[in-house]
Amino acid sequence: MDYSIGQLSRETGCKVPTIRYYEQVGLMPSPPRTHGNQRRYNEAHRKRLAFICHSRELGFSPDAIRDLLSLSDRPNQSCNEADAIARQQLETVERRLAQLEALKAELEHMVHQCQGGTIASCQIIERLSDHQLCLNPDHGDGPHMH
Amino acid sequence: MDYSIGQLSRETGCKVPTIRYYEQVGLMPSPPRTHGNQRRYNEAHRKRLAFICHSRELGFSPDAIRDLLSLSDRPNQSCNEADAIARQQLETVERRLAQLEALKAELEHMVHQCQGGTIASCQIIERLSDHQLCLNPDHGDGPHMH
DNA sequence: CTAATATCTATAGTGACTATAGGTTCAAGC
DNA sequence: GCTTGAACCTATAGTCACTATAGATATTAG
Repeated sequence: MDYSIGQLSRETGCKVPTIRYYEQVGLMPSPPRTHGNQRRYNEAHRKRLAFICHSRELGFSPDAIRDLLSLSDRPNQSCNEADAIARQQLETVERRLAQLEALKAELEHMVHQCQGGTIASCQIIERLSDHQLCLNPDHGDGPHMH
Repeated sequence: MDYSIGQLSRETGCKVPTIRYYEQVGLMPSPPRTHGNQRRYNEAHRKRLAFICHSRELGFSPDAIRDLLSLSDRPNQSCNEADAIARQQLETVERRLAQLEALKAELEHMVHQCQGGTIASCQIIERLSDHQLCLNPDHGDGPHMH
């Protein structure tokens, strides 16, 4: 029913000191303790931590993750703010998806070519360096800059 | 034709000290200098830097980026190694895509729900915390663990 | 030629972990 | 109930990838 910090670490793949760090910076709540002062976690903690770890691996900053978590921390409430957060994060996610799709296509192309034994010409940088797919919205003049 | 480091920074959105840092750690080559010792970059530099910045924003580590860059640094060569790198990176990219798609679906669901004025119940963590979509391949027992 | 702006190197600081040291608690086996 | 080794605790220091600052030099618009 309950997890020690080490069990939680094994469940999530998140290292023990990192779990304590997330508690320190407020991404994870302070869990209850045994009378000997050791942390005890439950299923909700496990899911929250897994979500944090996955989001970090996807490149979201702790602040962005805080925003995403705040969406689930406020059920049954008025949600103008939540809507704004969701929309903004959705835009970010969509830009990342576009970039990753392009990268995937290029890698597939290379794997395909490599079956012949040599790389005729690798266009990976050329195809992925343009601002059309830039993640930074301040920076995109749309598809036809330069 | 040529860019100063500041112009390159404006073109790519990458900060000036970061460009120098990438040179220091070997992600960017040492460019030619003016007789007054200032760096001058060209189009190839610009594209390479844009690629690095985009990849970083997508959450790739500098080492993974080094691998990706090495694919384009060795045209017309035998490519067993390049193929292995491309395949491995392709797997990573595909896992990230799956996670991002799930996150996108959840955010869209929330934006949709929010039009009604309240969040009935946010399932964002529940839906994105399972290991089915875990980025770490060492950690996935497939769809039915726990 | 001058003055404002940009660049140079070197160094220090920040954010997000990650590792270490020295001590305490837990739990399995006797 | 007692022992004992693994796991846990806090505090602190170190690493990685930037990011900012200081003081000196270079470039360039006027």
